[in-house]
Amino acid sequence: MKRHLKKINALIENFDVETELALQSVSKTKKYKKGEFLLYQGEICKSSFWIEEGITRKYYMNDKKEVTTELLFKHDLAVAFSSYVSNQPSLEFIQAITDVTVSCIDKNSFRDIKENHPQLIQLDLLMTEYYTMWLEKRLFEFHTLNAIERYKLLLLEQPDFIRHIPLTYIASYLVISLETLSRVRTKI
Amino acid sequence: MKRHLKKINALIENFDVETELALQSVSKTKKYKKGEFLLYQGEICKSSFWIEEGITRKYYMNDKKEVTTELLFKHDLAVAFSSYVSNQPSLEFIQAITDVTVSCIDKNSFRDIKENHPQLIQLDLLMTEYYTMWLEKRLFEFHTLNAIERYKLLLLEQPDFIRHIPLTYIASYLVISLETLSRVRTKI
DNA sequence: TTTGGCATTTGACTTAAGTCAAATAATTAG
DNA sequence: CTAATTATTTGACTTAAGTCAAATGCCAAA
Repeated sequence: MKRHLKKINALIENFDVETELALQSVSKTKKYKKGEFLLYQGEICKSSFWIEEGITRKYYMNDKKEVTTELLFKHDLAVAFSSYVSNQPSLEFIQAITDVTVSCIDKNSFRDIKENHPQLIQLDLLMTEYYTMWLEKRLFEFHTLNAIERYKLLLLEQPDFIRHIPLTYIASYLVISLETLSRVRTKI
Repeated sequence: MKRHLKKINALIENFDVETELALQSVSKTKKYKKGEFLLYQGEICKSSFWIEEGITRKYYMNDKKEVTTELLFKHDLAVAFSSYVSNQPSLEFIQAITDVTVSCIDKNSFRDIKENHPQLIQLDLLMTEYYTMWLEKRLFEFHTLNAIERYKLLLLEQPDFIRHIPLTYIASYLVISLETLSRVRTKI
């Protein structure tokens, strides 16, 4: 997966000037305060958000409880994928958990400029592939690791998460209760 | 997601003759007996399998237990996605659970013919998007539904699964023990 | 520096689902 | 058709993680 990320970065760095400009022409910088929403549940996701600064999360409500599906940092792309692709209302919220600056890329405009910029078609496919592999990995981990192991793996692979994100969100990302997370942390 | 499947079918039905021929030129029909493997864990997945007839499953081993990740029927595409995309050894087996006929599409050849057949680029993206949405849905269901609810949903959405697939595989697809599945079934 | 509001931890108890073992039922091969 | 396998069910017990409630710690604003 690291290899795949490198491919994506290489592609972006080698963008033609016109591709770069086209992309800028459909992006606009937006800022959100901590706690504000980039996308609400029920809304159709009509743009993707390239994080320039800060942290966001995707989550949905189950009963009264939140499940955090993704935590996104600088240079990650925040999208409610299924909603974006299928034009259906999103099950997920996208929320700023710190003050955030994003490049907001309009979906339809992006589709249009892809026509004349094959590198963007490439980018689209590579990013979708990356997200898909990440989903496969996440699903795999839920089915092979228990609470302690999932937390340990997170510590190992995403040490910045624990440094910058409140435990409530960490717990809901690992899909364990806050109390269990607290107990897990004493056992590491 | 149904809408997306229709898009895929529409695209395939409207393939240019040359695209159709190019695709055939990189495909070859293969047959597998019940129980045989289309792909072994540890192998790199270098082709995708379009199911023409029969049923296959993808699964991996966890401790001594199998987790079935996908059940594939006629006109589904069987691929070990992460392995296929990243050229890494597959964690998953792909196995025929009935006698099976597939169109085996060589990955590198497919990549090559995409160059001259934009419809195949389209197809590639659409199918990846579909699989990604399916993964999101599956992950969502594991985190919001308990064993009974997951089984009921399967009955509703995939009644053919229960008709054609041994309960061992159904259980391992729902990621519950065979005993729990048996108990769930008395409670429907 | 105090207070009110979060964030985190700890304790006691519950529960969904797993495990292990044994009993039936259903297929398949001879 | 009958034996032998294989698939499914049932029972008794265990366990990981959840729930609810209370205690403690930690800031941040007045």
